[in-house]
Amino acid sequence: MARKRITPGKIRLTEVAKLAGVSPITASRFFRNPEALSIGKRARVESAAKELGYVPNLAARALASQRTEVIGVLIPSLTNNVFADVLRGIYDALDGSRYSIQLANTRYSILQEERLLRLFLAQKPAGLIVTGINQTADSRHIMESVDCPIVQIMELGSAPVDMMIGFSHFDAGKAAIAHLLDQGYRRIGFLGARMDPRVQRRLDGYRSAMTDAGLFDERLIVTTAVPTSMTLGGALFADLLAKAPDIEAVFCVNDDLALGALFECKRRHMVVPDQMAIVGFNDLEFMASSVPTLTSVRTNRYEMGRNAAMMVLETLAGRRPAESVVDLGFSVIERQSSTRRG
Amino acid sequence: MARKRITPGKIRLTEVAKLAGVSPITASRFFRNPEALSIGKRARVESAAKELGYVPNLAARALASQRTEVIGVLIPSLTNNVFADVLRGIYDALDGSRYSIQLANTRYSILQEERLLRLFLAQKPAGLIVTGINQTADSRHIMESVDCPIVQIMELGSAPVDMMIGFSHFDAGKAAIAHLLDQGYRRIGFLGARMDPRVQRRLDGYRSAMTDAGLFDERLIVTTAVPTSMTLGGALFADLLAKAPDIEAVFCVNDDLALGALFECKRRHMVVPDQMAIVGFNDLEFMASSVPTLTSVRTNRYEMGRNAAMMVLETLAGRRPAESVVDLGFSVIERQSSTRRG
DNA sequence: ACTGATATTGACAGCGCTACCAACCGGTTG
DNA sequence: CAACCGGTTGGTAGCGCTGTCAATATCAGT
Repeated sequence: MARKRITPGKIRLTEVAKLAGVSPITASRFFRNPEALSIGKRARVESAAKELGYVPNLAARALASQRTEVIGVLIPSLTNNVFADVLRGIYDALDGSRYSIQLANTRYSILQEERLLRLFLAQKPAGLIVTGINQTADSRHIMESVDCPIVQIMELGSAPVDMMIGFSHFDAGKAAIAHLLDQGYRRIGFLGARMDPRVQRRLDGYRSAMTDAGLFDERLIVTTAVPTSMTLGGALFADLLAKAPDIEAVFCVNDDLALGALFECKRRHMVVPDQMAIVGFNDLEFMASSVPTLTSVRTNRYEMGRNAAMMVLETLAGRRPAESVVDLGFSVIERQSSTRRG
Repeated sequence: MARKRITPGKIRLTEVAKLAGVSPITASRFFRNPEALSIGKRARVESAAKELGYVPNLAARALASQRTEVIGVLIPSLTNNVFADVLRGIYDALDGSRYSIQLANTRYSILQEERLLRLFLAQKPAGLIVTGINQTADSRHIMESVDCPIVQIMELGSAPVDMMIGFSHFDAGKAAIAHLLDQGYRRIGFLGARMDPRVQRRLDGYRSAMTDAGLFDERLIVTTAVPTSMTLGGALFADLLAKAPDIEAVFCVNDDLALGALFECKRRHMVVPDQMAIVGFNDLEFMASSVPTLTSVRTNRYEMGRNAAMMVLETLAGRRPAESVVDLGFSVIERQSSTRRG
């Protein structure tokens, strides 16, 4: 006959209950909902747990209760500073709560995203935070069928799976160009790398603003699927100058490209902003301390992560946020690199 | 009497086994060690699982087997590019394996680290990757008593808890100074931020090299506990100039500080390297594309993460790595910002 | 044919916790 | 005095899987 897999020294809930002189179920309740116990038992269980150094077994809890305290987070990149900030917000919001994070990297692939989504389901997550609004049809079905709060972050769209927090990349791109137009620049180039859906929408914003101003010219646009970097910013800027030597300004879809372009200007002894205006995107910390300082579109990445996590938390606590779609906006931070022409 | 918590439509291992015409335990084995089954049963279970869309319940598996397939990772910062690279290496190494990552942020606090370590234990992780060698005594006890592979990353020390991969920050700091001395610089300043144990050891390296050369001067050192940033680099550099106006070169403990110092030089119309040499640390991508390009100490962060994860994986597979302490080294990448004086 | 060794399969119980329901308690209420 | 109430506590079974061991099948060697 089968053996007893007895583990002699181990402290389980039963041991705590025994020491406290209550039933296991009462001890269990202490850890999940202390208010349900009378003051006396509460104290007894508490001290018993402390004395024994009890650590709850999460697997047993998950199995018995059919749910976990894990919030799945799907982001496209670990390298990108933008997501580092978002993540920091998420981690900060969850700090001290009983929820923990399961992070997965989609590498900008929606197929990979779908695969990871399925993987997450095996764990019955308490909540889900996913990046963007461009999921595969299957991913959408999966998310719609899962019974847990889901927040889509980074951008906005008309059909949230559940909740959503972000800003309009189209409007942000448009606003960057509006600023340059406002400063008197006319021949405004566009530099884009990686070209994920959000960058694409910034390009749409650029296109719209330039077309409205009657200034659109296909030759002003240089993009690549290659991941972004400062070095790439310099290279793309060089390409742009070759295609359109008469450009007066350049809008870069992120700050790395912008700083790369700035250095490329230096290399060519072009003075910024006199001979070339530069606008970046995200407003990373270094934009304020370069020489000259660089104009950028500030996005609220930390807040986005933080709020997304809080929305999940609130929903789990039964207090569903009033607004299921939150627009965090953006702002064009005007600096030396794009001051008025002439 | 108590109810049956029957879940009608759900597919469990039992359902798969039934459809495949085998016992549940055989089906179970298929998912853990397919080679143990005969070819015929293997195919039958496989198709049955696919047909039913079976997804294993990880909580049940963890409870029954008393272990999980989670590797805990403790890092001090989510913002720091250095750890983003390390993480990418870890995630890449684990990609495709059955292990997943549980990430936690110690925020450079060893007390927080200890707390998180205890938290991890509740999950019975399959492995652990922790940053650095400065843990609390309790943390060390905990790690020593846990029965799973542990890798300490980022630096080297004489008493690994289990395995270790990193490089000598002392030697790296010393090498950076040796390079500057070699180029003819004598009054070499030191800029440090955050001052975590690894940065401290780079400072020790600096101190040692300068003392050996008979050039040590306390006034050449400027440090702060504030987290690093480019803006801070400029500020610290300004402080250093105020304390020691005659400095010829500056060693920055990371690249952000170095770039900030470079911009501060620009602001003051000091020519780099003619009037001021700059050396950074980590060799982030942008160091090669700034103007002038910046000398830095290259560290193999991605490889560190990747190898650390692989060491855990190998140990779990029963193939313990021959070397339990791996020195990944570093190299001084000489660029324009520190070319020969005069 | 028999032995021993190896490969393959199955029975059973139990991992540690919680859902569900029942029971109990002192105090009201009709 | 029975019925009722909200607050608190406990009994029982079961969440879905795997460790352990036993049983059976297969095969080579003698």
